[in-house]
Amino acid sequence: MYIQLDFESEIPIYTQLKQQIIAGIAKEELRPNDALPSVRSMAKDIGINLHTVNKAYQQLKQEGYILIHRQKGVVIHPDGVEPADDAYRSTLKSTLRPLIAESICKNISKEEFAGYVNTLFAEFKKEGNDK
Amino acid sequence: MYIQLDFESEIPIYTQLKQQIIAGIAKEELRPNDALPSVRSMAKDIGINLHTVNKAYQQLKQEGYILIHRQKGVVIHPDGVEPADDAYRSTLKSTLRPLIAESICKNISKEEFAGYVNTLFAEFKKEGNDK
Amino acid sequence: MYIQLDFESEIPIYTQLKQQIIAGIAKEELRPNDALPSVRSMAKDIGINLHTVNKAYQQLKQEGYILIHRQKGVVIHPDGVEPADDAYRSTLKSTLRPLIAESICKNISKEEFAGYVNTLFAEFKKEGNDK
Amino acid sequence: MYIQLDFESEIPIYTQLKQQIIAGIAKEELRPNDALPSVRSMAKDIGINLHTVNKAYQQLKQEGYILIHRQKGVVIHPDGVEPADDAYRSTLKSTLRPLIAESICKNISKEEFAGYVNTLFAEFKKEGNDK
DNA sequence: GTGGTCTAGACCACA
DNA sequence: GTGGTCTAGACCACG
Repeated sequence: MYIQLDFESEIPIYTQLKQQIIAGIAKEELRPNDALPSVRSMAKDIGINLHTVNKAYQQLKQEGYILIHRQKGVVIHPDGVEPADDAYRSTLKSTLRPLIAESICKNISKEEFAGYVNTLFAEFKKEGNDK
Repeated sequence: MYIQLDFESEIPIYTQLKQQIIAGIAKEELRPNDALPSVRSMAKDIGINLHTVNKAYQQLKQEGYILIHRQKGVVIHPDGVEPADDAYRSTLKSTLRPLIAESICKNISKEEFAGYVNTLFAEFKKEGNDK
Repeated sequence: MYIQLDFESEIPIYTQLKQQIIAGIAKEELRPNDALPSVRSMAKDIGINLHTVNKAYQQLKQEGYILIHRQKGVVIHPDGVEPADDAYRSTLKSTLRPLIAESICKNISKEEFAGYVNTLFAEFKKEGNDK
Repeated sequence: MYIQLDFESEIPIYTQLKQQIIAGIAKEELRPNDALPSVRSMAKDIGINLHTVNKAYQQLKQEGYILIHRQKGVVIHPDGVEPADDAYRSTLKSTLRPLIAESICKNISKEEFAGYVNTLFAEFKKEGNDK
């Protein structure tokens, strides 16, 4: 699992880390019960503070992506992630709305936008059939 | 133009204000050359700090949504918004990517996701039935 | 609102702080929309680090006790706390179980135990009718 | 005596083990002079570290639940457990207090809470119908 | 070795 | 002024 961080980005590092791990799960590069590096080694690997890694891990745990196991350390949640509920769907739409408003203003058609969605879904799914 | 702010949201108020104005433009409730309230009156209307409105306006100006005239006040950009360039398309995809990764993990299908995109595009288009 | 911490206790400081605030809400000393001190001033008041206060506040926010408002600062959740769901009831029973097992071993009768529950409920309710 | 551990719990394993043994005593599944597996075999049986079992046993001994003989091995205390003293009653109330505060906030009535206490007492008593 | 807690000091974004 | 982020170093509980 390679982690790519952009330290110049306005997106907090711990959020970037979270997103990369979630992306890894979506791509099935990370599967249920797979181990994740300890906070210390992950922090050392990517050259950030251990508290920053810990914050990412805590949020992932809280959102049901990972489990912090007393013996096995940190692992991808064995039961998979909870399917989306209505609350999530509603926040998803709220997040999407301003993106779409902006796109409309900038003359991006519904078809073009849908194309990107397609491409991105494919990006996650294509790698998920081996390893 | 009604502005709806959520002061408990984690999204900064100036960003919410920006998004609402952009949404207004997308819906064509706000059309080229339409006047926007002055920084001062907008701040007073919605009960927020002057600086907050100013920050939103400055960014909208910078992104080509509005013009700020010393005399005529603030108006929606008469020439419309610049169409998206490659840089914008690329940041759009970068924004969409983690959203889609999360959705995949939470068992939201491409079709469901595309459905939301459709609905949201329709939401903006239905009220602006001509031009 | 007086905060009493025991720095010798094995219970983490941020947990003690959380419990005291929850107790304040239970006693209705703290009511919906009441303001809580900022992390900095609370930290200074009780002589602990601001990050420790922050951790308590974050958890209280996450559990729906408080709201972190962009303008008003930190306030008790205006809608009150979410009523218990099944998950909470089940963890409550799991917490109670070992307490009761221990009590049985130590010859504390059901009646005595129930007496303490009664006393404690009264302790919270008695102060809640004025102020 | 079956031991059920949750390695994903935030409750330390040695504490869980202690609680299960205490629960066994409360249910009278474990009676005075009953033998407990040695540290070594208990550790092997439930697949945990030797030190963890040892820590649980030491605390149980210290609290008067068991005796550890060099030769006879580990047995449930022949004289039964010391009845609660004032110190214990006071810590019991301190433990109960935040639980009750939380319950009040979450709209759990005194009656409902007392119901759980009743149920749990019954849970322990029903299986130990004599002595 | 692990994660959890606490402290401390710094910078930044927000209002 | 506020809270949010990040870093750093320390100690402890756990297994």
